[in-house]
Formats: sequence, C-alpha cells, structure tokens
Amino acid sequence: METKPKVVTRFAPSPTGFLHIGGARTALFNWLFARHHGGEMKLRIEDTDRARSTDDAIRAILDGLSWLGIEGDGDALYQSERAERHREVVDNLLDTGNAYRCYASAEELAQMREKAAAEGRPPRYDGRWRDRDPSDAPDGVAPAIRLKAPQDGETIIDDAVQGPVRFAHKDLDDLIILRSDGTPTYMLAVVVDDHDMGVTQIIRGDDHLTNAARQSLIYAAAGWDVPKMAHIPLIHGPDGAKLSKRHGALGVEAYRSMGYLPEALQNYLVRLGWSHGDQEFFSQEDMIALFDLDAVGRSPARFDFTKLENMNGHFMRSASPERLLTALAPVIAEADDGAKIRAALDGGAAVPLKALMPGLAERAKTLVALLDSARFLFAERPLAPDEKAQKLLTDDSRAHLRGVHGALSALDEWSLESVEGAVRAYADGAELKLGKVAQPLRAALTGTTTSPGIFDVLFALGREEALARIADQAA
RNA sequence: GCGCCCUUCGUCUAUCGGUUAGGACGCCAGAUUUUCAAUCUGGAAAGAGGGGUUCGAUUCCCCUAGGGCGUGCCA
Repeated sequence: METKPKVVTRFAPSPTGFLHIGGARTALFNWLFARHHGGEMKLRIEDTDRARSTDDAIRAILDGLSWLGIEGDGDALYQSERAERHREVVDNLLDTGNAYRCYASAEELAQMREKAAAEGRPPRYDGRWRDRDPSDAPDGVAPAIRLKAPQDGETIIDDAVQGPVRFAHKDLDDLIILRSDGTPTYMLAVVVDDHDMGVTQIIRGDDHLTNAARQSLIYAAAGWDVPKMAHIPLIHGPDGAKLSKRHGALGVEAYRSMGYLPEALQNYLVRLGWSHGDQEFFSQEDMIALFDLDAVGRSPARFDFTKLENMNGHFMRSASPERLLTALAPVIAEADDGAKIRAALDGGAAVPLKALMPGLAERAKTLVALLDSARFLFAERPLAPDEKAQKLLTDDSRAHLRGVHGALSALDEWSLESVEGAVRAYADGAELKLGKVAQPLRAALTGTTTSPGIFDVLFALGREEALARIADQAA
C-alpha cells in the first residue's frame, strides 16, 4: 500500500512588527489546511534580519495567533539559529558547481542597474563572476555567494491556487544566497528550512509568487523535491490599493482592542478569498472540515470593516453571557474607567451584567459598544441623565415615575414577570401607552434614551438600586 | 521599463458552456415595537472594453484598459 506523506504546512512570519491582518489570514489558511488533512502546521520565526527583529514582535505574533485560536505544532523554529546549516548547504552548492563566489562591489552592482535602466533592460546581475577563474579574485574582498542559475529554459510553478505559472530563466538572474559577511539570505534560508522541516505544502501571500521560481531553482540545485505551492491573493484596502493602517492593516491585538471576537475575525478572514457555496458562517469545526485550496479564489479582496462588524454582531448574539464576559476582559482592562468597572464586577456587578448580556449583545456590534451601553450599570447614584434623557423627565413623567415607584415597591417578589406586570398594570390603570411610562423609566434607570428592554433593566438592577434610581429622578 | 498575477452588484462571493446570473454585507421600503437594536418581508444593484472559438459564452482563447505584486548582499 502506498503511504501518503503527512501534510506539513508552515507559517513563517518575520518578527519586525505585529501579526498583521494579512499574516493572520495566511496563518489561518495554513492551519486549516493542515488540520483538514490531518497534518501539522509548524511555526518558523524568520529573524535573519537581526537589526529589525525584536522579542516584542515575536511575542506579539505568538499572542495574536493564540488569541485567534490558531496554534503551531511543536516548537517554533528560529531561523537565526540555523545559520550554520545554511552555510553548510551553500558549501555543498559551491562544491557541486551550483554556486560561485562573486566579488562585485556595491558600486559595480549599482552601475549595472543604472546601465540597464538607461538601456531599457531589466536590472539584472550580468554574471561577471559566473565563469571567472578563482585566481582572479581580488585581495581582501569577501565574496558573496551566488547561485549558478540556469540561463535557458523555464521553470513552471504548478500553483494550487494560481495554476501553472511559467518563468523564463532568462528573466531570473544569479541570486545571492550567502552575503559577503557570511550570513544566509532569505531566499536560501527559506528553501533550506522548508526542506529540513519537511514542509509538503507552502501556503503564503501572492507577493511571493515570483520568489517561488527563484526558490525552485535552489531546490533543483540542491537536488531536493520542491514542496507544493499555493499563493493566496493579498488583502487590499477599500480603495483597492495596499492595505493601510487606517483601513485595517493593524495587528490582530488592535482588533481585540476594538472589541471584535476572535471567532468573528476568523470567520471574516476565511471568507476573504475562500468560499463554500453560499455559506457565510462557519464554526471552527466547519472550517476545518470544509477548507481546501481548490475553493480559494485568485483575485485580491478588499478589507471591509462594515461586514466584519456585522459578522461580529452575529457572533456576539449567539455567544453565551459567560463567553462575552470573558471576551470583555481585555476591553475593560483597556478602558479609561476599566479599574472602576473591574472592581464593580468583582464586587458583584457581574451578576446583573450577565443577566443583561443578551439584551446588550443584541444592540452592539463590538464589545467596546457593548461595554458603553452597559456603563449605566456601574454608574453611581444619583445618575446624571444625558440631554435627551433629561427632556424625557418632565413634570408629567415624574408623576408617573412616582406612580410606578409605588407599584414596584408593593411587589412581594422581584422577578422579570413581576416587574413587567407591575409596570404594565400601572400604565393600563393610568390609561397610558406603555411608552409613556417606559421612556421616563429608562431615563431614570439608565440616564439615557436607549437601552435593552426596560423590564430587563429593572430586573437586572435589582429592587433596591432600581427603586432608588427612580426615586432620585422622581423628586 | 521588464516579468508575473488579477478583473461578476459599492464590498465579500456562487456559477465548474445553456440560470429570470444566486447568497451575504451595506442601502431603500414595509411589518413588528417600551427606546435603540434584533428579527421578518419586499426592492434597487453586476459579468471592464473589443475580438475570436462554439448551435450557444460570465464561463475557453487573444488583444486593450485598469489594478496588484515582484524586479535588494530586506524578509
């Protein structure tokens, strides 16, 4: 029986910043593909550019992934720790005649490019050291090592998303694989690491498609099999151009701060470029069961905050109060009055908050908005009604507040049913539409003109607090 | 400049040669209603342009236009 090799994907961010939205989607696709096929996704930190790589960035990326519910299998590999192996591969390439030392200076290279530009040719290395005798090497100059790439023919990348893509070798020059200071270049390191890690399927952004051809040349020179490739379309801004910060090119932690649920962001992201018929919502299990590369589209998608918000609202509405409370924690922690709210919650306010959660979630698109509309719960008496609420508190309505206060005080039991019964009975008795009573009540109870259902609010606040708030404004 | 990729409602997308071109977000109207939402019903809204191939093109091919990516001793 033929043994099917285990699927291995990888996510390989360079830690020069946060885990941005595009990277998050790439990680998600890699992870889903691996899970779908019962394989694993490995993590590799591409920190060969030591000057720009930071530990903070590494942590931010790892935190971002775990917040999103994505995790790598096994320990992350740090590319910087593998320089020795990279050099070993370069040495082999040198020995087999697949690479050579190039002594061209930065100035020479610059001239080469200028000349090419002036003559309207693509800027490429002219191969001046390709076949030169090693004895020509100038003294005291450390060479860079270049790949001796084929000059005729073509390389075809059979991309799982883009289909077959051809690159003529004449358009590809002899790329540098080892810098003159002895450090490996990205192009070489990626190939060696993917090979050593046993990666079977590379899934990465479209911006690497041209690199794929160059990398496949390195694989060929080393005598290795080229993994399967899939280049997924990039995410663009609303204007179709590069995604800017203003338009969503933020770290995933920024989305957490803005009050998005990770499951909503995940769902939104997976639908950018991938689809399963008309289905819009997917649980993580659905995604794993249904995701595959053949349903990934080839055109770039624009990032749309409005749709993300709608999706987030959907997930908030179907989340349990407990789940929402948990997700709210970081939002509270980052709020100006966060400490106060935290203290109130720990002091018992979590109970009314949870009771009100469904009503709150129904009206909010983000956790930040949800927290805003829940703030009245933590307000100290007497409340200071906002302008619109103030207008509702006329002499007339104050009289009704006193009446409702009386009806509610008479209640033996404080339940959702009993408070509703009392308020409705009062309105009926006074021959008033419910709204005539409910709106002033809302103003007194919340200090605002919009809130969850008034009976829910009454009940959640509890007898003592509710009656006191009504009395405050009835006077 | 050169190379590569992309192009269905405003946006995300379905369609694997024959459909009244479907769904979702947003928008508009209505229903519901204690506010705001949520929910339900209905509506407007698309194959970039031009050539082919074919009995028949959104679908396959070519050209044009537009957009994106790449073109580093960055990753």
